[in-house]
Amino acid sequence: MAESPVARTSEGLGSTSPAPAVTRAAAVLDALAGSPAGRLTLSDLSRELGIPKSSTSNLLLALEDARLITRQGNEVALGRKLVELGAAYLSRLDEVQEFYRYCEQAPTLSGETVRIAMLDGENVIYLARYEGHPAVRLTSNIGDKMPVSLCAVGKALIARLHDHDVAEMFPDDRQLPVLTPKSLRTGAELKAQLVAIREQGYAFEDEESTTGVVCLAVSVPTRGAHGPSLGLSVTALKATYSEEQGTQMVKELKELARSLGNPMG
Amino acid sequence: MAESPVARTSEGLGSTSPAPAVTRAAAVLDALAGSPAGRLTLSDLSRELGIPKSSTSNLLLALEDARLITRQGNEVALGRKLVELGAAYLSRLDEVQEFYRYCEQAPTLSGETVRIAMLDGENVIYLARYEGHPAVRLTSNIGDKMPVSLCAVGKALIARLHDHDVAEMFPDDRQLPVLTPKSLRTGAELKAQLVAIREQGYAFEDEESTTGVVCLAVSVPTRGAHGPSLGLSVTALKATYSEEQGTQMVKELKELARSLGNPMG
DNA sequence: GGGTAGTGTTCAATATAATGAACGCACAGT
DNA sequence: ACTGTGCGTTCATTATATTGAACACTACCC
Repeated sequence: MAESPVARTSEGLGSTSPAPAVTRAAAVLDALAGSPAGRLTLSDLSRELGIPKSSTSNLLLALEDARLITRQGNEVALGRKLVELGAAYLSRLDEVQEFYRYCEQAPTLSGETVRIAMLDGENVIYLARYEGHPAVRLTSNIGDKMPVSLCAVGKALIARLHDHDVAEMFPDDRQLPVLTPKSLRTGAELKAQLVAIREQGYAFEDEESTTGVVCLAVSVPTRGAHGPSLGLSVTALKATYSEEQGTQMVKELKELARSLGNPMG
Repeated sequence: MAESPVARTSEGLGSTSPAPAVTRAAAVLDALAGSPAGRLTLSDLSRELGIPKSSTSNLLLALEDARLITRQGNEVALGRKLVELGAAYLSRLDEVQEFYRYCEQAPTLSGETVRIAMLDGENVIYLARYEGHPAVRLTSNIGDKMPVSLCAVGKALIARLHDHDVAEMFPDDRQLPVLTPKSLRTGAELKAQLVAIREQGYAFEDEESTTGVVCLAVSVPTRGAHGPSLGLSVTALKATYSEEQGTQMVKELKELARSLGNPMG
């Protein structure tokens, strides 16, 4: 993971950056976010990222000064400023506000657990959660990531991509992450579902990420030029889920998606 | 806010940074987070931060590459990576998980709107929100900031600081931000309340940030060595609020605070 | 104890990122 | 059409951040 043998595919910085210090600082943040414990030492970072210790030290000083990281003894951890910045990003997404407002007044959805998520590469990031149904409490939190193949929103979102791009991301024989016995196993299985999703206009997840739980999801037509791809999902217990309830929820999800897609609401 | 008249108090970089590019990149993110529209042009940033355009251009390229910002035409906005990083920070705070678990099973709190916040300089940042009471929906979101003088959690948190530090942050004649007629006006008024808060062990906010709304809050004894200062608050409508209900909520808040303070809780 | 392996820090030399003036472009005004 | 003002980009130069080897420190182990 640290040393690439011969080729320099992605050794350190792939090519030269216009501001290497910034690129490396970002790599430090990523490394911290990716590390299981969330805490690494200067030496750890220096080793993993292939940055000399002295340079790493400088980076950390600057990052600490900006409160993007904190240090507790030898350990480095993400800083609270990141919460602010993440929140600043979300607060600018009008869609989130609209999402809450709609859920509250929707006949069926208002009693359910609804989420809005965005596509980020091969993952989905949850942006906000509406909980009208105290019985079902999700363990996932805002900002959490989930592979697209494992959730209804993920499938709904990649169904919007061009076949070409999907094929590139998910070759037929690609092994997918597995969480339950019903999780999709290969790129081929995933792609097979997309046709139906496009036709029906919504995606269904049958205990593929959590046993006992089903999900319905739709994607939101991209508003504006370059906004993120957004999706909406409802989560329900398989035990209490009924076809006709599903039909109604999909109807409301689609309505919300339509209204989020039209800038003038 | 942009131009300092004569003195160079905080002009550009106060002193030299060990990695100026990083410090400036952080300044760019701050500027974007602080800007009302959330979007600025390269020239705007260059002007506001006093960074040459060519350097700014380099910074933006690196930041964009790290997906810490996005560009839509000429406009620069915060990037989605920040949501991930903010979430990564929060996911490492065990206190947040514990907070949810406790709220769900607490006799009184489980039906109320409860929040956990952290002290960040002169502000409080909301980390998580439990909504047991669908009637009261807060407009504030996770990650939002609020001046300490305007909310019960803020007051509870600074009551834990040494008098010396409080006096430095809030001189008697310091004007405080005002949101309602009942908002505290001066540093002196704020400090006067701290004595009672320390004695009682909780803070009360009587329509000081929102008319019609009251808040109760306690601070959490700092767990571990260098963790953030955490606080808990319950929000209620003044119309339906009763003394005895308040007493019970404070009791539960204190219990939660105690358990959050004990690592083995 | 004295050795070893691990921290993070220091400092002078050099490779390199920051700079600002000039450039190309797009747009609005007259 | 022609200017003026705004944008972001380019490029050679210089100031500067990065570097690695040596250092100081702690903790552990035999």
